Amino acid sequence: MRVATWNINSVRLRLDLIERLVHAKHPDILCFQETKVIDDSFPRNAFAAMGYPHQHFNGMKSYNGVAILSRLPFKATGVERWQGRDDCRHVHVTLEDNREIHCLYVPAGGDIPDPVANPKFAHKLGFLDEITAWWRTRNKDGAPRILVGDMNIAPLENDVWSHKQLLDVVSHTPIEVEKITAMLQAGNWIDVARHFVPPEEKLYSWWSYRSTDWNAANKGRRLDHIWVTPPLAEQLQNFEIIREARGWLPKPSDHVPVLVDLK
DNA sequence: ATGGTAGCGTAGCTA
Repeated sequence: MRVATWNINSVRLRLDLIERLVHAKHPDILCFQETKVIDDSFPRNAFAAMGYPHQHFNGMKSYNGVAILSRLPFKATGVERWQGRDDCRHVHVTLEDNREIHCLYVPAGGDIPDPVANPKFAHKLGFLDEITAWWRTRNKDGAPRILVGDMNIAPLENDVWSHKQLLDVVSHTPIEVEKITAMLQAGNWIDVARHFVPPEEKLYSWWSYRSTDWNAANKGRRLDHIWVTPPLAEQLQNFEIIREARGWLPKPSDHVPVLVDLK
């Protein structure tokens, strides 16, 4: 079973790039963040035509939005809300074999890494605290669970192009690293990327639009993650970051697809 | 220290 996650930055604008991913990699399950579309306007027919008839999404106008599109049927679906908001940042499904798939979009947190001066950063930290407590309880059940999405945090030194230069940059500050590490540990999660790739090796899944030559500069960050619970460890077969998708024309997302293969 | 680009929706917010 191949699961792909991609911050698509408008699902309607990039249906052609999604089709390109589907033809190249044939994922069984597609998880998207920043779909930027209300549910009534979600391109459900386009995904059915691509071979994904089983769909679960939660979106709003202009911002956020998450979706799971699947070749495999669901026996249950859910939507979670955090920090008392209807922000459309978390949907999940249960497959018939009981594996659960969660698609998550953590708040970006704005530009200033100070929760007092910047309410968006405070929201990000509160969001992480709340969902960490939830996983601490929920993952005690020993269920086979997959969590994918844009966590908007690059935790390790080699998850960014320059650890020193990004210490004060939202996405790599010590407080964010501390909180995403707490979330990982509270749920007893396995970081699939680092299960396959040693921490000494640079890994990125996002390159800013605000750069003249993303490929040459290569100032990336690993913001997009795939985590699994211990029962799925023995099923892990392959992990891949589709770096070349950052150059897919005419309009690439600033994030690239990340995928995992499970037995 | 600054400003650089993109999407939505048609101004300004969010990333």
